[in-house]
Amino acid sequence: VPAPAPRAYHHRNLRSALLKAADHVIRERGIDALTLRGVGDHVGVSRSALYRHFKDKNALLAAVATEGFRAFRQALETALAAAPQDADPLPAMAAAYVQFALSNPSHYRVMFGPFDEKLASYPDLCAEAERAFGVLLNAVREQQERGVFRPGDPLELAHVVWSLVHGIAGLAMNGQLRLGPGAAEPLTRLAAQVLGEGLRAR
Amino acid sequence: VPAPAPRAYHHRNLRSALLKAADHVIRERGIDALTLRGVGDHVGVSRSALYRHFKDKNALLAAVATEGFRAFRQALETALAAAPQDADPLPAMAAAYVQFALSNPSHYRVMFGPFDEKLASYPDLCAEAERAFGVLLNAVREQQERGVFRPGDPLELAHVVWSLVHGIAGLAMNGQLRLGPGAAEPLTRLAAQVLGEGLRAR
DNA sequence: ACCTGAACACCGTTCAAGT
DNA sequence: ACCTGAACACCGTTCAAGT
Repeated sequence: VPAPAPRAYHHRNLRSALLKAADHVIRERGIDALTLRGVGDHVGVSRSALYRHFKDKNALLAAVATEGFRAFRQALETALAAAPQDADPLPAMAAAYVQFALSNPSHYRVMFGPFDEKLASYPDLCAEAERAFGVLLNAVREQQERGVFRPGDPLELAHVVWSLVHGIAGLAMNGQLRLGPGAAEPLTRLAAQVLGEGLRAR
Repeated sequence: VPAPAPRAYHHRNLRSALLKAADHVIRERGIDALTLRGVGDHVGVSRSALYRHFKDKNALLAAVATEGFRAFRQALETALAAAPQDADPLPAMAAAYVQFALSNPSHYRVMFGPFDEKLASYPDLCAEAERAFGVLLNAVREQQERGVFRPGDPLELAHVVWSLVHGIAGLAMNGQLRLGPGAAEPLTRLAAQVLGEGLRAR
């Protein structure tokens, strides 16, 4: 709760200022500390001003999650681009995936949190999540076309890959791995190696 | 919120009555609907009576999670026992794992929710979670001793297995798989098959 | 059109007081 | 020892009122 701010310097883009403030609070103090009052204070605006720009708190969270998926996709694309052209890019993407989750745990929770069926009511969020998953899906498809991965529905295989890294991220984030805090990286490496073997065409 | 109940029929075991009520509310109405007032009403007791038996709401949730891990372990043990002696038990255990999560989504969320480091402050919860994971760990170890799975640290391999099923459960629970609601079972089967290939000794 | 301020209906938690 | 009831400090959300 910082000082009240000069009041009324926000004219055109309160929405993006609120979104940015919410993003900051979530990153800095966690999802439980995200309060509409706090976000308002942070921008220097009343707590109910937010309702002019978002339907409710859930809509604000959905917007945060949408931005999260955008950054997430970029991280995956960067890892994919950095991998050698003729190598299996999955280990690098898996590492980037888990690293994103561990670097942005609160965002990751909002992105994959209990949005349940509500996800369908936020088309932007839905589309951005789909794009992020598409990076993984395309990588799997390409490895299939090269004859490296086994044939079969690429969507299903990509779901398997996704589940594995999502699971590692979840367990590591909650400290549920009975290993030191630095255990996620070698585990991710092993997991990618095991999965690569399992997916290999034979 | 049922009728106020006859009041004061609870003498010896208010703690277990509260726990049972919390379990019921979570299962029936979800984790967000779990309210200390609601639990108290359900048992016919004041909302602050709970503090005689639990330190706070988190302690109540920890107790629910502990019971959840007990049932979870039993489900895994049952699947293991039902599998043919000479076959890889992992597909059956994976199916049981995901099925438990999908049948008890709110419990699963409490069990693997954002307990973070707080998990360490609930030794019973910690121990029960360890026992559940132990079932998986033992199965992996046994497959290694039979020469079916590759050699290496069984703990690490078990973590890979756990991550995969945990990830499937998480994505399926949140409806994040772009497939119909019945997609979890075939996906789990495929995942177990792929993982079995990857873990096979060669 | 956009924001404020008070109000409402909820929370978890505490604590003096009862039995 | 165990529970109650009122109180406290928080929430998200609504809405008449201001500009």
